[in-house]
Amino acid sequence: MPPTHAPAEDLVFAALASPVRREVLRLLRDEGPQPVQRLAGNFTMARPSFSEHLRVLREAGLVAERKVGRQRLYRLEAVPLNEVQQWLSPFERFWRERLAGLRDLLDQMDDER
Amino acid sequence: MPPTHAPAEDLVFAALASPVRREVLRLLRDEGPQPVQRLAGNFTMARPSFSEHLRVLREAGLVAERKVGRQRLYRLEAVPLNEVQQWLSPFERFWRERLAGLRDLLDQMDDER
DNA sequence: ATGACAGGTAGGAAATCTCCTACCTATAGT
DNA sequence: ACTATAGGTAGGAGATTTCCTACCTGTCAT
Repeated sequence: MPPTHAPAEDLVFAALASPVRREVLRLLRDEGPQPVQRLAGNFTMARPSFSEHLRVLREAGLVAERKVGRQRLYRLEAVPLNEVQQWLSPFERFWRERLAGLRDLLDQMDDER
Repeated sequence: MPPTHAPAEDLVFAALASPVRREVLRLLRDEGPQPVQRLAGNFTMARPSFSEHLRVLREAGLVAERKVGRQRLYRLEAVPLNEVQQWLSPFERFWRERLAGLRDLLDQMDDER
């Protein structure tokens, strides 16, 4: 492990490792801020289990909560996803080259048909 | 969980959850294909532990191996990272808005100084 | 005040992850 | 053939994750 250790980055990547948590982020993105109850309706697990997922997202800085009456409105905090993008971008040219190569190959097969 | 379940995506995100594995991908990107020994030199863990990380990366399709004599050359397979990018991109406008807002605020404070 | 509701924490079981040591297999060099 | 090297698998310990049930806290409605 190199000396440049980024704990915030670790938390974000770890949070994204769960399909449940990725889906929560998508829901908040597409449907806007919502109380826990409505979010949880999309999943079959027990409430405390879902609370745990929200805690992981909160600690990664990916969601924020606001108390409204007896509800808690969760909203997306997308800024930490910027770090993921930053990590990803130096790889981009590698997969583009590969996908371009694949496309060329398919075109070639097309020509030979 | 929605019916659209992507097991390949799960494997990729899970593989990226470890800082060790992210560093391996970076090394393969920056230094090109290398045998296990040279890769492992960057980490302090025992060899079998490192082999395990390579297995996770292989099963996610993020690296490929080629036998050369008694060595195994590992190389980056960046295409699955495209899926991560695809997942990420609908969030991009959200963090850009936030970062732009933050920048404006800082400019404003600058003006008032 | 009292009952109902939203959503959290506590504690624990089971599964998974991450690391280890010991050992196996395949190739290379003598 | 024999020894050394590269790198894997086997099996297991300990930590972490993910889920559960039971319970607590704060807010709203009557």
